Amino acid sequence: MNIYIGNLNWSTTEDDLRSLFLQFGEVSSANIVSDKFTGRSKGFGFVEMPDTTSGHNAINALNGQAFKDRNITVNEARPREERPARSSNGGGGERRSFNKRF
DNA sequence: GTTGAGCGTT
Repeated sequence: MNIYIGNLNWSTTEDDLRSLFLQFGEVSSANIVSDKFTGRSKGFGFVEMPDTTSGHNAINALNGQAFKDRNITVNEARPREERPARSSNGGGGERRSFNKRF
């Protein structure tokens, strides 16, 4: 299941989340979201757990708890499949050429 | 060495 972890400290890493959730069950993968443009971490991440029961258990246990001196928000992550994947429009891209003759 | 509402790419 997908779990959203917000209000994280900027020093928090994916390994920290994985270790934190490993205490409650198996962790398939952990990911920290950061700005692609600015490069600074947004301060929230996602954790994938194969077991939904352990996921809910971890959520109920870690939600609202203090992590790295910061209160974190743990909830089910929203489905990101609704968002269209950014496909490279390169190749055959319609290029609007400005008419040199005005 | 900066900052703080929220839901993410391969």
